[in-house]
Amino acid sequence: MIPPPAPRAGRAGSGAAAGAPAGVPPGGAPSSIRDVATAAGVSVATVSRALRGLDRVSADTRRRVLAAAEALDYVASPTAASLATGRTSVVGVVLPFLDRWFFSTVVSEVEDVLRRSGYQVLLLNVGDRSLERPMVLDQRLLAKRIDGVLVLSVDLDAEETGVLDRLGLPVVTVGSALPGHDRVGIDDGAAVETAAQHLLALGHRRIAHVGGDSGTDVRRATAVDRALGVRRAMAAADVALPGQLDVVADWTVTGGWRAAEALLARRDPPTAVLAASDEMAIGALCAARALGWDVPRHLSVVGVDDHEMAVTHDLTTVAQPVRSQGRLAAEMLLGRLRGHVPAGAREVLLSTSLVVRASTAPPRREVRPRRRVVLGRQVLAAVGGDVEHARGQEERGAPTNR
Amino acid sequence: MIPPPAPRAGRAGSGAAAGAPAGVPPGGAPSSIRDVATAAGVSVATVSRALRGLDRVSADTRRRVLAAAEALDYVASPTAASLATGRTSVVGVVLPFLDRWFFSTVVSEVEDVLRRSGYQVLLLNVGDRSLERPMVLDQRLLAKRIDGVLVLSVDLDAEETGVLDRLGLPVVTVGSALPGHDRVGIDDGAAVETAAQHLLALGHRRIAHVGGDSGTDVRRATAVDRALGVRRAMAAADVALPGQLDVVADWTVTGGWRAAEALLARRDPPTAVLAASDEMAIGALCAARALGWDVPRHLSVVGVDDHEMAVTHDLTTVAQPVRSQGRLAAEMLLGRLRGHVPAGAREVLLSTSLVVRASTAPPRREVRPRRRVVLGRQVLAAVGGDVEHARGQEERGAPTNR
DNA sequence: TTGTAAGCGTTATCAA
DNA sequence: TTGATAACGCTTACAA
Repeated sequence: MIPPPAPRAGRAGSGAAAGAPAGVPPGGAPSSIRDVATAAGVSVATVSRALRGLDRVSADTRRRVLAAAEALDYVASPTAASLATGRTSVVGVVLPFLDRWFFSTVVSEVEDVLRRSGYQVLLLNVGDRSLERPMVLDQRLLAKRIDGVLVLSVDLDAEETGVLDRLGLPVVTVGSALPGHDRVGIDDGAAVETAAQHLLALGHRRIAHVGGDSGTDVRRATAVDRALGVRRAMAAADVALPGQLDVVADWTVTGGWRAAEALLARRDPPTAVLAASDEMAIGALCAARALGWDVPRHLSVVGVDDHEMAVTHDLTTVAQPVRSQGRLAAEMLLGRLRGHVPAGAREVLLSTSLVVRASTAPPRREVRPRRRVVLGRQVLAAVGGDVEHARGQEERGAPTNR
Repeated sequence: MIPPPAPRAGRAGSGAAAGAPAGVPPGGAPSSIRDVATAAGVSVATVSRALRGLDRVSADTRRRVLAAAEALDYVASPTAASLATGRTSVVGVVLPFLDRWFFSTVVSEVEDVLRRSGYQVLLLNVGDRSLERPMVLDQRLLAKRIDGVLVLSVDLDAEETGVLDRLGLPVVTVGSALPGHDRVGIDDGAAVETAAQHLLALGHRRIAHVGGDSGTDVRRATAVDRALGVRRAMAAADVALPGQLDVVADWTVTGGWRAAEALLARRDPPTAVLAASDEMAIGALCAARALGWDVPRHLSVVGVDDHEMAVTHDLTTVAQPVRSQGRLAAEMLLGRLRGHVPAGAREVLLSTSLVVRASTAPPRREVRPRRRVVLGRQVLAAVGGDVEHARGQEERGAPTNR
């Protein structure tokens, strides 16, 4: 025990912390709670209480402390506070991409809500599954570093879920469901069903489906749910969805573009394309245009999301409340962090709505040559040729009027 | 599995930290460096050294320590480490929006680079200046919390700059310049000049300019530089840029849309629109389409950025290397953080390049009725009517072949 | 090569 | 209402 020697003489001794902060105009060296205590003529404990607005501090003392803190330009070290309390005021946000509209929008909203409540956001980009998955959800990177977790639309594997559970922190998900944790999302199946019903109502019977990849992608649940929705709607309408028209892409514009390219190049192309996301739908739109097809004259296209760029393509889509989901998820997490929440995982599904723009219209021709009414006549080839012809004709200009 | 009873018996004393981590399947209670030391039969100092790969540790000892740590599922508390070292392994990223393509893309890249080097990203969304600016750059929120700062395209005011300087941390900016700090960006003026020259080379003489708002927006410098670039190019070509054709929008699709709407509604509309960003250019494209104008037949549109959606609109633009800027900025910051950097602020300007797509073409008609060669004939009205007519005609179908 | 112990800056317990 | 003081968990001189 050698406490008495020097009050706090040689401070620069230990940590590299005491380097020599270059620009420190007003204050000088970053002052600690001790300096404030000395200046105010009280103990550090009192300073701590006064500064945090706890009671058991006389009005006069508090005033003095505040003045001293102000004068010294004192700011408490969040690190030290964290070490002492175990709380960090930081929320980790787990997501697969940051540069995709949905995610950046949700995070933007989340950040806003959390910031207003004094929390900061730590990005935990786990990337796409198709790539080597960096171990972002590593115990050692998160333990003691965050107070809560927000999982955005990423399906975690057993290992990652384990890490999360082991952390023992409140978790709220957006999109993907995580057993035992709060969740906010939309009914993906219903959303896509709406889109399909729209096409069916317009009279389309030869509909192609560009689903989201559920294999390597992180958004497996979303992909699966949306695919199921399409099948459900088609089945309900008693319209077949032939395997050749039921393809999968990687959720991107390029992916949708390529998928549609293949679809439209068929001898028996669809009259409509239902994409599981607007980005893919926009890709399909581009593919059609590149091939000289007019949308919606030759092809109807519908997507899901109401991406901010959907309107620029006059894309008909099923809108989901993106910002609201982020906001709600953040608020639910805040509730957990503050402790005043019922207990028991809650799930909130926000509703979606069809936004009809100009990318959909009734099918132009009776393009249901051999499907369904397959009563003996095997005219596949002939019809295929016919379609090709018609398209070629229109492609090179002079489309019929009206 | 309930490992060894409780090597950490009466520790739960102080902080609220020791709540009672709900789900802790494998490890039990979070073990500390002490447990590892005990288990390995060495001192905590040795454990610290061994675990951090420092030398002065015998191979054998290191092995034992690693084994013990592994067995105990030990993970060092970053908080405690920060308190001791003064470093946090966290970088703050200051930005105005997170839900705009440029920013989310840059952040995505930044996060990737930093994560691979063991740094985490803390979002510091300062929002748009036009709104009440939250004090995100508050001393007390940042002090001791981050090791470095990345400022993305936001012009800070004196107060904010002060906070940053007072922090005494390495700072690197993307876009906006901050005196005394490293910077990576593009030559905004040159980029726009390229776009303008492209239009001029095509023969356009009546060019409208939709600049970015430099008033309330955070990206003032970018707005100003780009506007200057346009003026420079026009002046060099000795082509006038009448005030009525030189407008400003808020960088968004909607903003560009509205601006173009007004421009095209004029009796003497431009033959081309040069927007300071692709988002605004896309908006202009939409405005034209909504009015029944064909691009590039009736109007050429060029933007700047090469937004990911530019290709879906076949937009001619001047591409800037967005990801590279993020990557480079992050790397420069890492260099500073590691200390091995020359000293003295560095500036790196990446080059931009014209990407010609299908939104630009030579002006269709001699649309320079009264501008420049104003030799007596005041045919404004007539020409205006002519244009209206031609447009209306083409609008309703039957475009000429080829 | 390893151990001892003094910080790092707060918070929180327990007396006073 | 205050003040000592023991944690918090780790790093790092300095000794051994």
